[in-house]
Amino acid sequence: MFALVDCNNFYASCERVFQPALEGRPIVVLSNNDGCVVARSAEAKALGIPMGKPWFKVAPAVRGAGVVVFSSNYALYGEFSRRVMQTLTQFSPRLEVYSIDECFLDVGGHRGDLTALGQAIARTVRRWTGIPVSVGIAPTKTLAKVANRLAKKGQAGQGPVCHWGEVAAPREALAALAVEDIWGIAARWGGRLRQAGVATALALAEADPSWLRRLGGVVLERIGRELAGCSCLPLELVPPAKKQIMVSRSFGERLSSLTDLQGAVAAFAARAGVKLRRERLRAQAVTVFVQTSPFADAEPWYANGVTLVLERPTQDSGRLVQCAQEGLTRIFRPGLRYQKAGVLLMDLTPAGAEQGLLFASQTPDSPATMRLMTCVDTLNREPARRVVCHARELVSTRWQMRQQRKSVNRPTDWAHLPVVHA
DNA sequence: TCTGGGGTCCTAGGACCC
DNA sequence: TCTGGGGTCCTAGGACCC
Repeated sequence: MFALVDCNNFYASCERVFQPALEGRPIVVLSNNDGCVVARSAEAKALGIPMGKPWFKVAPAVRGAGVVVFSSNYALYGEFSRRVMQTLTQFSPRLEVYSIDECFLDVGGHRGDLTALGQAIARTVRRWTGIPVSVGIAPTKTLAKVANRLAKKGQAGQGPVCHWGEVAAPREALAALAVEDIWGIAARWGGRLRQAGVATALALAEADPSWLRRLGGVVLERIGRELAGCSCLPLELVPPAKKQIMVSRSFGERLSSLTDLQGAVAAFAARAGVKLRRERLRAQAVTVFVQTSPFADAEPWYANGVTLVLERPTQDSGRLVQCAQEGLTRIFRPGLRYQKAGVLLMDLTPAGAEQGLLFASQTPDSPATMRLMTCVDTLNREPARRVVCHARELVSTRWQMRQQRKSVNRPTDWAHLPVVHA
């Protein structure tokens, strides 16, 4: 049995924990650069604010409704995510952290009422972290997703918990679920399935698995079987090693000069290096890409990227910054207003293993370099603190994002720790 | 004025191996 | 009449997730 624990309106709920006055008020959280709506409180959903739409297009329609707007604060959400997942380990040692706000638990070993267990989970997470969650319990991951959806809608009648085994009319529940609302099926596949006469989760659950495989490959067949109660997607207890690491950002303002882009790309490469070392990996290929705005109809559209392959894999931010700069000079075209750039690390290998080379011209990362990286990472460890950086990162910081409504980090920043008066 | 970031998996097809 | 069988590696493209 799987339990899917999903935080309700996660980013909005995080913002509310230290500002209880926001309880009951509509909250939206915007994407990086204060662009699109990426999270909404229940009150904001009730106002009809859509997900994923640019805020500047949405805002006029809800002016005067008292909507509280936040820039996204990933240091804060990451900390709350860590606390929620830590709390969940109380209830099962076998868990898969599926995303920043979702976790699958193996509750197969639980003796006793699973609905009561779900309620204990929701109660404890709320009390220990301040975050409200919903719990769906079922014999497959896909059905746990369905059950979680019912729990969120309060259709199970058990508060924020739905145990699939106790749903009074499971066939009717599946028949009421549109095919594109199933986990793993989005607009494209939804359209194709509808054309083939499959419009609901019930129809998919009852379809012939071999027919599903011919139509949509092994992925679709698994979804069908999972909906029918046959578990095909196991719990991933050990997170698999990353295959690529990306750092990319839209700029706070359009940039035209090579110098401004150099500053941005250096900062992205250095940030990617930090992530690389945290994962104990090395990279052998570095891609850098730039693009102009896809929305500026009056301007020429330009998007380009280039990949540089190293002779030996590296963990050295200096090498990564250097590579990214070299790539940038190859794809930079003057006279354009760039909107976004990014650095992608690929061909990742574990830091401990070294493939020898017979005719090597480059040297591997030296012990001195690695000590330097460790030292720099330690100095910069505090979130959003940058004590030491590459000079290239300082040639320009004009790329930095708009974040006009970012909250402070009460749980992780000494300067903003809440004070309790007795 | 303004439009996110970071990932994964699967398949088909080409090239190549013995 | 009948034209092998079994495999790997790589890449591009499509689709999906939160």
